[in-house]
Amino acid sequence: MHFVEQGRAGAAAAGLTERQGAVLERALGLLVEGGERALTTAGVARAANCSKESLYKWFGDRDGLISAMITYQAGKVRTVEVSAGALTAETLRKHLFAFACDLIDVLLGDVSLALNRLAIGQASREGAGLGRLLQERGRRQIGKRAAALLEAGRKAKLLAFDSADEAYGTLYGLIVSDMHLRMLLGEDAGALKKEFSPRAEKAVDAFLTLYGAKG
Amino acid sequence: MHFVEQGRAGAAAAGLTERQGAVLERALGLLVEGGERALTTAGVARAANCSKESLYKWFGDRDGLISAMITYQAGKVRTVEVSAGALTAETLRKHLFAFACDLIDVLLGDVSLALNRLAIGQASREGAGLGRLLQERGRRQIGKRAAALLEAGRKAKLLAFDSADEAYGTLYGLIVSDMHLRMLLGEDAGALKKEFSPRAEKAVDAFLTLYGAKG
DNA sequence: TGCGTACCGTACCGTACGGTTCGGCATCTT
DNA sequence: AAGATGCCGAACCGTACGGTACGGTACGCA
Repeated sequence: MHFVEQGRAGAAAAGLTERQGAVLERALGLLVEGGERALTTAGVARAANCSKESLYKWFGDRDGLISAMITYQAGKVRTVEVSAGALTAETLRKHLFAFACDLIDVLLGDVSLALNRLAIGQASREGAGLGRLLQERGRRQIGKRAAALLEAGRKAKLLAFDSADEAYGTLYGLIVSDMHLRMLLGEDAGALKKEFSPRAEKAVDAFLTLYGAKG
Repeated sequence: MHFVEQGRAGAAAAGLTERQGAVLERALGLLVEGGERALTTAGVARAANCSKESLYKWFGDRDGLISAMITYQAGKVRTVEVSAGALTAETLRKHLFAFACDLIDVLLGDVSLALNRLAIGQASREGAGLGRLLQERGRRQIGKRAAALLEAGRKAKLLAFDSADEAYGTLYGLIVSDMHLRMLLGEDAGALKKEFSPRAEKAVDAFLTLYGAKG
């Protein structure tokens, strides 16, 4: 597993009290459990044993609370550096496979799905504020890892591509296809996650067929 | 253009009055313009010059109205049969490219995005009812066209694959990547749609590299 | 002419939510 | 001891929404 949950580290990183982190944790739980409708200020206050007054003092308003939730959650996902050592065709394939599995784990996680649903629902009425925040915070980390991996592959003459972004887009599409959207629409996660391993292998194979350096 | 808008045909198909179709049209307009928040019963009634009483008589309740909107909108998208004539490598590529463009046109259309946002927002709190409906109605049509195209390609010995579903999943991922999600999150559609043509060509190239019959 | 039907516009009701205010309690500071 | 601070719990306010009820109107039909 290459993504590490760091407990309350997200709180400290964002300049939040331990208590505030705990409140955000409960709020995320509420959101996961009951969707946006369950994320009421009164509900969060009750679930976290704090007062609405404190919520408004700490986070400003409901949108501030949501933004804090996104930032807090994003702070919990960290990637480990890809070992910059010698990269063989075999280790590259392994790294790509691990990346695929971790990507799916993150995208299809309860909290990620709930936050994406929330941001998408908000996207229509109020600019792309939350959407951009989610995209930035969430994708930056994982995209950086992918970019590093691809770049390492190119340096080792195992991959050939002009644009790393384009290659990453292709890799992403091969791995995810429409799974993310289907999950967002409410499809049962269990079924798809179980049978994903072979799918991930096929995606990696396809990616290597497309971008593997001709030997 | 292979997807045809059929005006009010969707209404008749679903057993709806002309008037009811017009109401759904206004409701869709409201949804596109202002998101879920704008889709209030009073708002729809005002915009469509009808009474709330009629809305409830026709559609039961708000969810019924939304379901009717989805069904109505899905009824407007029709695919044309792929000409079953002789399929050459060149025409296959052309058909795939046209499919890619049409797929993007549909997925990134105003109404489609708005309905997907609505269904995703609803997905958390209330089963997957709307999500499944949207998936069934919207995807069935376009998936059927893709399946027919792929099958024709295999019959002409231009494509080689074991599972048509899997091949379609790959094609979908190559074409769409994460564009759909980014749009749902509120990214500006104009920019991505403009520069899509070369992307679509690359996706088709990649697909043919993966699934083109050897030789 | 009278009656039924379908519809509109508006008013209404209950509820729920975001946000504010206030009294009270515990802890800390001086 | 006395004030200040931070917080909780609850009450409160304005608003907005889903859903219902009612009066009024146009039209078809006997």
